[in-house]
Amino acid sequence: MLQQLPKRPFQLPPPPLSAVNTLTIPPPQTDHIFEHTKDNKQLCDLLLSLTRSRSLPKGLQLHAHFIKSGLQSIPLVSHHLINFYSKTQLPLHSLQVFDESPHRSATTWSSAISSLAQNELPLIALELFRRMLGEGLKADDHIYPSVTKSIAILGRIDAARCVHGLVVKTGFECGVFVGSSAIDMYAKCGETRDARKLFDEMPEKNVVSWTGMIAGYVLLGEDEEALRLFKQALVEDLDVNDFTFSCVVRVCGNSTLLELGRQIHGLCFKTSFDSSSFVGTSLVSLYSRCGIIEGAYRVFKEIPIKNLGLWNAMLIACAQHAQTDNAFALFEQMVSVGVKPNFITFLCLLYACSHSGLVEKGKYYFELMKEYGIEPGHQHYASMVDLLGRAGKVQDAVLIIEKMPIKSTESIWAALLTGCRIHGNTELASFVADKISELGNVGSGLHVLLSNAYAAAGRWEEAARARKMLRDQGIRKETGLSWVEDGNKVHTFTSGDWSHMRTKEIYRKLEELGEEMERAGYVADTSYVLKRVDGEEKNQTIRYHSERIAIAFGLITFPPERPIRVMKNLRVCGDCHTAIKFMSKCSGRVIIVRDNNRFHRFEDGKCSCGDYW
DNA sequence: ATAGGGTTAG
Repeated sequence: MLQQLPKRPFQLPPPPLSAVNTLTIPPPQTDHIFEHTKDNKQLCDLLLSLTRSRSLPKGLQLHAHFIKSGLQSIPLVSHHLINFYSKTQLPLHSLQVFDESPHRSATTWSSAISSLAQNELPLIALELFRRMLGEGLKADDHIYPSVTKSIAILGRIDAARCVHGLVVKTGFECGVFVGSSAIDMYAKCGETRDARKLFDEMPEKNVVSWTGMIAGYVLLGEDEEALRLFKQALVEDLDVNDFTFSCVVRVCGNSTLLELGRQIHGLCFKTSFDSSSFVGTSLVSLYSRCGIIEGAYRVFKEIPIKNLGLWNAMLIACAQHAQTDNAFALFEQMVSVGVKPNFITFLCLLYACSHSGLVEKGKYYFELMKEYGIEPGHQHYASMVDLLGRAGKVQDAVLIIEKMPIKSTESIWAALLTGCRIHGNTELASFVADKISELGNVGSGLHVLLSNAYAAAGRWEEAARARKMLRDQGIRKETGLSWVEDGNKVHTFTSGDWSHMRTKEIYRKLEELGEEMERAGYVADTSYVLKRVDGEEKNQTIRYHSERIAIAFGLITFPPERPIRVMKNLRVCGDCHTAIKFMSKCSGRVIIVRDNNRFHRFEDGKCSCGDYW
């Protein structure tokens, strides 16, 4: 491990001293009831209970009393005061108590560093840590977790290795506390391999170590490793907790592994972790992402104490499934039970409006944000531009961009271009594209949109140039994939895929259904193919888009009453959308397609999105 | 005394 350390120790930027200087001192008045209590121990106990109940006003009064009576200089008292301000989220007060305390014990240092780390002031925490080492003091296994947490917040791998080296030198690396927090630190710095090495080397591990490792894998998208480790924990009959479940259910949600997710839901039920709001949040998201909105509602209703995240997850679920009115009702409900909405809540609402074309409602929520003291971020502006653009009010969208106080981002431009594309506003699209091109430094996602915008306007040279830039950056347009789950197996298809075992049957089904669809009035619309290809070729490309193959597979595999759930990584093209409506009508099946941002539930020739997507 | 928390966008 030591060899991996960087040659030079990392340098930290100075802490924001200005923040330290603006400290507010505890109020001058003490409560007279403290005067009657002579016993220091009793006062300390009182402070402890105030810490537990986070009663800030009383604590401030008690602090003032300690100052007045000169008790603050007792190490135990200052230690408790530092902890009190840590829990009441006033880390700079902690720091001040620390600075004023004349006799500092190891616990004084430790609690001060912890307070800063817990309250998101990692740089000041690390500065204090450095001061401590500078004074010749030795760090111990109580201090390291706070130090590693600070580095985890910063995500600095160089600092992580440096501190790890220090830990190794002092011989604390194998302890459960230091080890577990170092695992978390490495994962947050993007290094699961270092984390795993540490994990494997620990002689003793607990729930936090295991969960930390699993969560690390999830964080960095190494889903299979996460599931493998989780399985190992189950096989070895080790402790798992709500956080562990929340992590693995999230993995299932990310990859829409419905069957596995259901099994794990069963385990949550057995261990009664299913009533945890964190697990509930992951479960709601799982069922929603797998197209089962009813399941999401069921889980949501069963959670006794609903936190903000759970409400948000349910709101997103409603938005994704075009249950807009439910989303609005949920919002009213959450406000009425006293849950304070945050910026994500409003993103969900705007997202819901955008999916139903509710411009006025969207404007209303956009304004409402400010009443809750939330400044709209670039995501909210992107959402508004998306909403207006989709609803055909592209000019209003441009106005929003011109008037907003922040710099436009890629997502905002992308939303505008999408609006232009949907409404065939090729002129504005190519104008916007020029503007974006001038800005330079365009990300991969935008190049695709730029190229499409130019192509739609017939500006083939610019379109080609945008494509070339994509290639030069080594980025290729994401391959369109569709997948269907059958039991514990996932079948994935690309466009024109011939690799599946049952390919022949699949294409026979497509041919057969195609004829029936044409008799029912389906006409292929090839205008969605932007590449310059011949008519017949266009027709072929579009007929075998991956989602159609996946649906055909579902048709020949699943029993008639079972809805066919298809997941897709890209947007459904207009022609496929029409085609799938006919497919649902001609086959009498329910077909649910999740594209890259929402759900389409096709039934009897109609789609739940109401053709607005 | 000390370690871990989700959700959204083209």
